[in-house]
Amino acid sequence: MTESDFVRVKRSRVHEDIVQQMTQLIKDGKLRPGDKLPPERELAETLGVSRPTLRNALRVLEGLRMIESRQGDGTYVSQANFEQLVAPLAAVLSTRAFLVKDILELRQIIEPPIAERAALKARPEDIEELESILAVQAKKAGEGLETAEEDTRFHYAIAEATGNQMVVHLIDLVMSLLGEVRASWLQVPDRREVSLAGHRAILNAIKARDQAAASQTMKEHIERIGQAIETQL
Amino acid sequence: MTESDFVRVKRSRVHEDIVQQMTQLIKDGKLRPGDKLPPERELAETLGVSRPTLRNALRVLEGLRMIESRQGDGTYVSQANFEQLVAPLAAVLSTRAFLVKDILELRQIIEPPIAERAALKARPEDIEELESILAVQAKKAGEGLETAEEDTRFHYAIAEATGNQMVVHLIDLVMSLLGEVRASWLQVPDRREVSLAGHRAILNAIKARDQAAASQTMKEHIERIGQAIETQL
DNA sequence: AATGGTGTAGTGGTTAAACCAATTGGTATC
DNA sequence: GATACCAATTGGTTTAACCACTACACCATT
Repeated sequence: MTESDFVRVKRSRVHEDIVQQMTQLIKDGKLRPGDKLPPERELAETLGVSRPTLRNALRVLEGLRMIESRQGDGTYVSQANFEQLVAPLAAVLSTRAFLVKDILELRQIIEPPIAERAALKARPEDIEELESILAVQAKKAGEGLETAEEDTRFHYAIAEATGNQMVVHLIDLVMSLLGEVRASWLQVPDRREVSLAGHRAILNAIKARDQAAASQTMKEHIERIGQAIETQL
Repeated sequence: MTESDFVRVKRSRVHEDIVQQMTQLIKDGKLRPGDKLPPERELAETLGVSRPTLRNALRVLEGLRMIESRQGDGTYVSQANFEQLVAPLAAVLSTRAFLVKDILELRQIIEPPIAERAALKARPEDIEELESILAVQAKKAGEGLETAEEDTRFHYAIAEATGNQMVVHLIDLVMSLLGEVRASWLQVPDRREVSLAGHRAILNAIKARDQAAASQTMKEHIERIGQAIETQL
């Protein structure tokens, strides 16, 4: 027997045990989104712990959007959608400085095939949505207004055009990671025309159902923007 | 003035305000990973709130892995890595049933270009790592053992070969979303040979620095597995 | 010098009790 | 039926006390 046969003993905390228990109940389907939990006083008694200890556990679960407490009403298993579930992580990640270079490269890797899939799968209403966003973007750029919102919406709409919700959530997460870097880049007026031109080319390829062109135009667009952002840093 | 000019008033809770404040301090760099926070009793006094209320806020932050409390020592700003930051989300998502179809499609979209990038960027040690994993996988498959771990490591190692940390984290997240579905698929013995053969073809393409072949072999591999998993559901 | 034992101070973890704030449901009134 | 009021219930916060653990300092033994 060697020293490495011994493992550090992990102390459990009461409120963490409660979190575990609740998570498992939800995972097992015994508690479902929308279900109301017993009142805190009752649940604390059932669990054999003090109410503040239970509340510590509930705060953890609430921070993770797994439950929702309403004063005067009760505590419910959350019906949060994916976006709401991801929001805490996005907030946490925004406190960290990640390599912008890596994020930009990730975009270069994933957005061309996403555009390609959009060219394959877009429905007429998806195309209309893209055209509508582009029109607003053009109008605002023409008036010297800020277009970061349209830029985001355009990429988001391409993801939507794939008809795949996970792709949409992924783009959402990537965009939030880049956060303010893109926004500040778009503040410079002549760059808005670059963004607009890139978007136009992408949209034309998608409209034409030309998968290779969609991939290529998106690739060029992301590279152009990526280079400019890196120069700016 | 119309009714729509009025906006619902959002009540703030004290402990949520504290979470906001702490998050902002971390985001602004005024609190850095590894920094020690003042003792709870002192901090509660400074903030002008009760200690249980502060503790509620700290539980939220701890649940999000932003801080770490050590009994008898103190509370620190967390030095958690990306994987640890993502873990709570992965746990939450595991309580939800997401469309396996969408996740598999997402893999079909992103893993071929990732393999392509790996063929471009892999260093000798990356190739060695892939070969090593494949050898272990082959050995275990040959002995009728379970190979889910090697399967995961192989895809992870391809992401590593891109040299892009965000790509690695993304693959990590996607794999955890698929969780047990892949594992159960690999339990069936003859499927291990399919997985092994697919991995071999991908590795050969990467070794040959053949980007197109890497993309193509990965595409076929993911499609083959995806179809089988969907059939199983 | 290295190891083991003890004590103290400080810090987080839990409990108990009280009070405050918000929501919901029931009842009375018009 | 619509509105107002009230009581009960529920979550939110505060105060106080005690428990459990850690870090550190000091001393004794080998």
